[in-house]
Amino acid sequence: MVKNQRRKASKKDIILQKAAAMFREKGFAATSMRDLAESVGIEAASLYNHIRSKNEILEAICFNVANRFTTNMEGLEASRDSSIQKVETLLRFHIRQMVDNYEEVYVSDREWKHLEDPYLSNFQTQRRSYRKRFAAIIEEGIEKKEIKSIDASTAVLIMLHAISGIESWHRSKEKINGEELENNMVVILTDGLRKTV
Amino acid sequence: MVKNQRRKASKKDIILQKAAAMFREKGFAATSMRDLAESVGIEAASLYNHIRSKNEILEAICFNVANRFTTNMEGLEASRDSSIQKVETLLRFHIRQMVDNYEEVYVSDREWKHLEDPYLSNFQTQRRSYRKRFAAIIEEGIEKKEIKSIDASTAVLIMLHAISGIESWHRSKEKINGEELENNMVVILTDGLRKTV
DNA sequence: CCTACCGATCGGTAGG
DNA sequence: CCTACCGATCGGTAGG
Repeated sequence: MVKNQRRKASKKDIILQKAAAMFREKGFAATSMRDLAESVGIEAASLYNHIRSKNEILEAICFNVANRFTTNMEGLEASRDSSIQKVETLLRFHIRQMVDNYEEVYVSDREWKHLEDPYLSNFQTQRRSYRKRFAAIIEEGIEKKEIKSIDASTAVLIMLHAISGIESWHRSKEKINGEELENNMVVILTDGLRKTV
Repeated sequence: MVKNQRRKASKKDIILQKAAAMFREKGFAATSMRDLAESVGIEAASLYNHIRSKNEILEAICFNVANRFTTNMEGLEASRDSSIQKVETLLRFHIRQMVDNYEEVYVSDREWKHLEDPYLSNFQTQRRSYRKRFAAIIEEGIEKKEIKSIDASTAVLIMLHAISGIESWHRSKEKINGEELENNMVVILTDGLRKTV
């Protein structure tokens, strides 16, 4: 789950993983290094043998996630699918990331404002660029008459935020399974609620 | 904006308003009472002549917002509109709240986890109940064949989170106006992206 | 990886 | 509404 490479999870990986879980539950600012150390099973001072600072942990989480999405976007842009298909593929990728790795994805989504410069501005730039590329795909679809003539940035805003709401699905007791969730979300976002006869 | 009653904004109102702005920008935990005092224009100790604690401020913000939404829901449930119309009315209410009073609405949405019991559990109960009532409207629409047969809780999740994303619209430079935003969101959420011929 | 400890800052109070 | 101050806790370091 944490690393899909051959080598086993290092202590640093464990720290990042536990940190993502705690930052998600309590928020970055409200999580102390002593809280984190306890969940890892060592003393607070010992954390600093693996990481340089509390902020470095947040940087690692945010950029890991951001790079994963950027890489996926590059692959998608190279494909020959129709625009609406590209949107659906993107949607499913986001949903699956949020279902499977929700802790780090959620932290990257919600806690990035606690980054410090230059990381903060780098992250914001990367994020803005990603959204523009997403919007460009939608605009392409509008030109090709595959997609309704709506404001592309508003559509991106809706989709990205709707997906980050999957966090609350993880919290709920009576939850439908991940595959059903994915299919329902795709239907609602691409075809809407209203029943057309 | 803050109070639409006859009396002018009290110092406490000003504190709540400034607090909402700061909690939104920096988060509840990362905002210190000294930060807040400075933005109000008094010393930190003087805040305590108007409020009892930092947490009391958050409670006031969260329950103000929650009660406003609950009241609106009661009016809506009493109406004779069709289900899909009810959903649209609800959507427009949420969007307008988020466009006009985004600071407190956003804080109520994102920072409630810093509430302490018994406020925390009261808030969660009220929130859960609201979502159930929203889902019930959608389910009613499905039965009446006005709405596609989708999972109602997933639809609620999408709509509420999409709307809370309006926060990022406030941040963006080249933004379409509020009315356009509202109409675009309603179209995308009720009719979807795909162009149907 | 631990013990011991640092300066800074936190939310909040006393007393006027 | 302010000055002065409190105990607690924070992120982080020294030294072993």
